[in-house]
Amino acid sequence: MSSVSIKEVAARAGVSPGTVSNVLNRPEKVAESTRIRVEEAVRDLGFVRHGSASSLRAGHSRTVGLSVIDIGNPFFTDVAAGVEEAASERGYAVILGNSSGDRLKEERNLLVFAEQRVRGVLITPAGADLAKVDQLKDRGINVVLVDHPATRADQCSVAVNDVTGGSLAVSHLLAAGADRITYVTGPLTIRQCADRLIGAERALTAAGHDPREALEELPMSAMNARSGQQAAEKLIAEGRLPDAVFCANDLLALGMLRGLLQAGVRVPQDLSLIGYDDIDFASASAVSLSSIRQPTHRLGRVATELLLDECDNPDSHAHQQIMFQPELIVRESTR
Amino acid sequence: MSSVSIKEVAARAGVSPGTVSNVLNRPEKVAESTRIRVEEAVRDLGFVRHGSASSLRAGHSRTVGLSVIDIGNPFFTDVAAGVEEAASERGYAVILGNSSGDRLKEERNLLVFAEQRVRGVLITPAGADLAKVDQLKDRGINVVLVDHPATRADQCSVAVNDVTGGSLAVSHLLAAGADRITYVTGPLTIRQCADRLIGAERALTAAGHDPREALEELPMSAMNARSGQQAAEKLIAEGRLPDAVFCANDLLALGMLRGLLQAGVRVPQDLSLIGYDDIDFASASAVSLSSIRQPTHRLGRVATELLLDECDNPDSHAHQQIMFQPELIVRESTR
DNA sequence: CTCCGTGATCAAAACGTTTTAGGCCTGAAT
DNA sequence: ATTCAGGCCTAAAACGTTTTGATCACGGAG
Repeated sequence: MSSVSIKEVAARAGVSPGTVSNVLNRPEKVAESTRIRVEEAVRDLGFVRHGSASSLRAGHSRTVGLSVIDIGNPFFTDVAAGVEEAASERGYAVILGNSSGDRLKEERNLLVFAEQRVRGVLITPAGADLAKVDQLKDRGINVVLVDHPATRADQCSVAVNDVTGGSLAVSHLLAAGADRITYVTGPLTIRQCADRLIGAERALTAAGHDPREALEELPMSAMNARSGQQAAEKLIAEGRLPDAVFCANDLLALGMLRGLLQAGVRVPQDLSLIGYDDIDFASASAVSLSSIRQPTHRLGRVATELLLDECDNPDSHAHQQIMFQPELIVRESTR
Repeated sequence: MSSVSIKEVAARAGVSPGTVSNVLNRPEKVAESTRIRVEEAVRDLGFVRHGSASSLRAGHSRTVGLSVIDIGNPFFTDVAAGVEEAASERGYAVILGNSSGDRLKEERNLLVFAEQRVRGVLITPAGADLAKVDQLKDRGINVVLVDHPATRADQCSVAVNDVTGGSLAVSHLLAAGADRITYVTGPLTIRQCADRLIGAERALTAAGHDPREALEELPMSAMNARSGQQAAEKLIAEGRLPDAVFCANDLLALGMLRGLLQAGVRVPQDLSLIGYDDIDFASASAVSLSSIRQPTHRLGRVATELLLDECDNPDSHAHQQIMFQPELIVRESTR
């Protein structure tokens, strides 16, 4: 209740409200003696700036919106942690929206962001359709795409090369002696899944294999551990185990691993297994999981820095489409 | 840039700004014909309410602050997902703060929340000292404690009974035939760790054992998989393996499991193992992990509902200290 | 025919800050 | 002496809503 306003601070320090505002926002503009007096008043009264009033008048807030597809997935959690860290360092607050892969929910998130007049939006789009995102852009709200390459030149994006990642994984499996590989994936409408497939095919071709023969796709509807185990059961039931399995993410791979071990299939002796994302649990599973590591935390951090640079230096800002490279992590499951 | 204000909407609909505001906030107060006219204008102009202006005048915003200890821990992620879900259903935005267990960072989060004039705060306190929280309360910002019992009667809290959880785990281990049990935990200054220990001791006493003999504590500095593995290595190196191990969370347990299996210790034949939290990965590990399940998602959801009820119905609201009960989940690691 | 109640709308004030244009000094340059 | 510049500060307007009290038109009751 006891909301102390800038006026009361001004009164106690014997200056005008404008001067208090100056102390708060450009302290160098005000004489040292009065600055100290004002700062004391602020402390004594326990004044905290009213963000709404501030952003109403100033025309922009100190918040950014973050919309992710699934906050329960460690990949996105790490991204979110990076965002929160970078934003908080600069005094920005993060408004979190979880779309659960639902376009409608994503749209609602963007509306909330618009109402809050966020300074900018970070988004991992839930689909390939970026119309809503363009709309934000036209409204003057800066947007940085996360884990999705930008479609327009006047926009920043931060992503990891999934084609390279797919190649790394499959090249490694080939080097380990595999001939027949199964790619366990989510829906191929998901860009990441599709790109990793392309990379896989390229690696096969480069090694002199025919992808149509050497690679089998096994798409599951979800990308969690349960689906991975179901995929394992299916492979085993049909009696056509490949030499190696490449899973589109680590959750699938962990489920696959469990399904295989339960059926008595030894990893890696009978079958090599590699995942994607290198989540923490990949190294903690009984047979530690080879995987493709992505700089997740960094993804969130760099995206945030790009966004805030765009907001603070609209003139000097150069739009960038950053593409990180993934990294192969070899562990027991492919040895 | 194209910021459409309520005035322009009013002009186009041929009414006063006040009427537009009424259409937005209490549509029942305005005649149907004009309401429709205004709604059309809103749609045509693409008007979105300016949240800052709104909350400046109305005195409260439509945001809640959420400060968690470690957004990377699946436990907190689930809680956050529950919060986001419940808040978003009611049109509230969630401002996320990650304290990383750091008191200073937590304090900074609370300051940001105060600046944003959030409607209320949900917090899993990073320590036992709730002074800063009380301070918020005195400022008129409602607070609900998450996973921490309230210390004052005029405050809501939502937690899970950790004493019961500790008892459940240890009773189960005893029933499985264990005599000597090791409790692998984080720092015992963490309330959750300490409470689970109390529960463990109670279960032992109730079964006629002397806790000082039957139970050994092994506190680690961190509560992640790495620490769990280190704990396993320590037990093995010292050559004093117990009959059963109770880990204070699943991350520790997964690391422990890996360390044991690598050393050739069979689970559960040689040693029973139980974790805490029942994170998704507990069931996906090679030897699926028995655990104590907590209603995490629900924790976040109920906390949010409590908070928003307190905000919207300050008079009729009854403060509640809700204590959920945990649940024993038996899997392979204790069979 | 007047009075009053009711429902719908409006005009204007208020919320707490930032920003703009200017005012008042002091001291230096003319 | 006068002017000028620069440093410091102030008064007041503005941001886009919500809310309050007032106004107005319309019927129905007296």
